[in-house]
Amino acid sequence: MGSSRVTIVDVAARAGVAISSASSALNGRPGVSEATRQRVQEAARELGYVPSLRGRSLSTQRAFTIGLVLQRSWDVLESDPFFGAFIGGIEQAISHRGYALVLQMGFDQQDTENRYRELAANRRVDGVLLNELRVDDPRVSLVKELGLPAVGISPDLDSFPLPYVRQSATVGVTQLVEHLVSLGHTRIAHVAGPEGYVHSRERDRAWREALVAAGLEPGPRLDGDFTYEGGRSAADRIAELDDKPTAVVCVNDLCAVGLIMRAQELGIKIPGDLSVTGYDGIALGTYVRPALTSVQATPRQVGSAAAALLLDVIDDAQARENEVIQLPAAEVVLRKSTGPVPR
Amino acid sequence: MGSSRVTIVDVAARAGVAISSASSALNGRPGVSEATRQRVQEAARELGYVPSLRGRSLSTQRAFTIGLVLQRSWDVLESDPFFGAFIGGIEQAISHRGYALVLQMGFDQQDTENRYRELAANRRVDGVLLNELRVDDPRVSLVKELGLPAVGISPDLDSFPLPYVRQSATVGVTQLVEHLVSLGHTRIAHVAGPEGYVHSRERDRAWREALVAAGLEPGPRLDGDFTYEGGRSAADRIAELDDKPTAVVCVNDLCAVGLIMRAQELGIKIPGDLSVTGYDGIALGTYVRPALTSVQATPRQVGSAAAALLLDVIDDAQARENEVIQLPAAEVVLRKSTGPVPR
DNA sequence: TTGTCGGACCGAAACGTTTCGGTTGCATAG
DNA sequence: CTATGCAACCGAAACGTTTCGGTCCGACAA
Repeated sequence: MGSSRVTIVDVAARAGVAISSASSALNGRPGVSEATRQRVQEAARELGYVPSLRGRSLSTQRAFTIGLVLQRSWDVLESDPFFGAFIGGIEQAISHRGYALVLQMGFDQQDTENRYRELAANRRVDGVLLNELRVDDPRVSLVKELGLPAVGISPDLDSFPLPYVRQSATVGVTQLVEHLVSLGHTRIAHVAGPEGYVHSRERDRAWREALVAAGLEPGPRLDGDFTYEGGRSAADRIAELDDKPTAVVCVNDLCAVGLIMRAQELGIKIPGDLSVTGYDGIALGTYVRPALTSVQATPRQVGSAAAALLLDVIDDAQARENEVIQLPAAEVVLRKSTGPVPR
Repeated sequence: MGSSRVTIVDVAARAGVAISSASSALNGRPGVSEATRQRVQEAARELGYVPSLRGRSLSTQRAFTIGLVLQRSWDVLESDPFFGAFIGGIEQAISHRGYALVLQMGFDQQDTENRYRELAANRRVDGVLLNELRVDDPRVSLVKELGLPAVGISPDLDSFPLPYVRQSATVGVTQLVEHLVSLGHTRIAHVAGPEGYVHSRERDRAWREALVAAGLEPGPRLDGDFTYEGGRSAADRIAELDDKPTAVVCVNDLCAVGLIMRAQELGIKIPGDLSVTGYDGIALGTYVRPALTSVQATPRQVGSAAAALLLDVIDDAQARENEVIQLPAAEVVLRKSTGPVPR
């Protein structure tokens, strides 16, 4: 039946060579004449031979698999569009190299750690991706302790102790602020993300520094999160402010959309009374009215680059020890949720 | 170092028994005295022994892995909340049985088929889940041809030739229609999903039959899809209808939200002029105003049940050949987007 | 002619389990 | 006291690769 029980032994027999020669021939290794190489490959094709991952795995000490543990509750994953594209990018990078993705979900921090431990202990994966990094993320020392190859996704600048891929949010957020400043805004608020996350902090910092650079005082900074509901809540708090901002930079699109919706309910005109920006560039941002001015991140490219780097690290950890990939920064995409300062 | 090079040979040596005895002892098989079992387990614990998945895999002919290929473009996955919870459910069901999930994305139908073939050919997975089933889905005969254990997710009724898990949409959609009828609506439209999908068809059929059962003529049926944009487009088409419906049943929440947004832009009051319902019960439905009346599906439970069934099928394909798991039907959740028929 | 070199090829070990058949030794039945 | 049976235990094969060391043989140099 379609199911292939044919092994390299069969191929070798058919080609009339030793198993070792068949192996060399098929893997393009030297030590076989061109003639026999042809003959072996022919035999393999005729028999429909596909190398057994299990045999290779045991022999080469590789799982041909990389791991990704999502340390988020599944209901957060519901609303965050990052992952689909991110995973698609990973796939694209690894599948043609014979690798596959093992995806796990960590319920909480402890659970997540345990999953990394287990992945390492039974050697199910050859390496892991660390995304959604926290400040001083414990996973970093964990993978070091476990001797598990790993690459980080957009870590805190400079001193990150693992190879990593980075897409700057600073550039985009800075452009956003500059755009608002050029529209005459002087009081520009920020709805920030949860404290512990590296990407919350980067966006917060970029917002603050861009304002300082423009000679403006960083306007009110509101605690928030990455959710729609967080945006709604922020709108309520802004509405109660004495000295209201005329623009608000939200930590992500979902939050911005929530803020817009609630603001409109409160009778605040967007962008007439208040300009709003997001971050991520998710589809939803183009659906709402006014369409959301945002920063277009490219999670697909991030996933692809990170996975490719991880495979390189697995191949030669030493050589890639401090490798860093800087992706083109996410760029601003101007839409309709920002406008001139009201007067 | 944390990295365990310790094998069952070491454990056996330490316990002073043969490898085979150590294996039996650790796996709870008979043939070892209680005393030596203790001794072996003690030794294993002291050495921090973790069985090598690779060795087991080769020996038992199992990968300890199941596969899921998402046959959707990554941008669709962006907006559809089903997957996060679904995958979470799978994880929950398999991780404690020592299994892991291999996730792949199929770019198009052909690509998807190739991925199943490859998964089967190199035996990377022990079985696969078939979700997002199409009418006459080619994957069904494919897995049969490949001899790959598989279970279907909510297939077309009755005659599905593989074990499957099913959560009825019929009950929920019927309740939705009955609810609308009880509010006095007599002209109830449906924005349907893409033709080829089994779940589109089931919802369409349920809507139609519920109306017939209520003695009403099935109102206009509009082609649509599962997207926000599709909902907006449907709103435009409804607005142009001569004989406008007073209620519309959308194929899913995202579509319904799009419809509501666009309808409101057109000056149509929801639910004053038009009642709208969705399907899925995603978080977004509770964010919009009016909050969306919908049907609360439980993708997490679906994933969990399907994965558990697949593991059973892998263990004993014969015994489970025609096994079916019916989950409790998704139930209506009434919110604010439906109201009495306008008069 | 003989010795050396290197390319082509082969056999066997190694990876880490599980499993199967066989051996031991003790208890019990005859 | 011997035969039988059974529990406990062991050795070795098997899973399917890759890799390492070695053999063979022809070509070339001395």
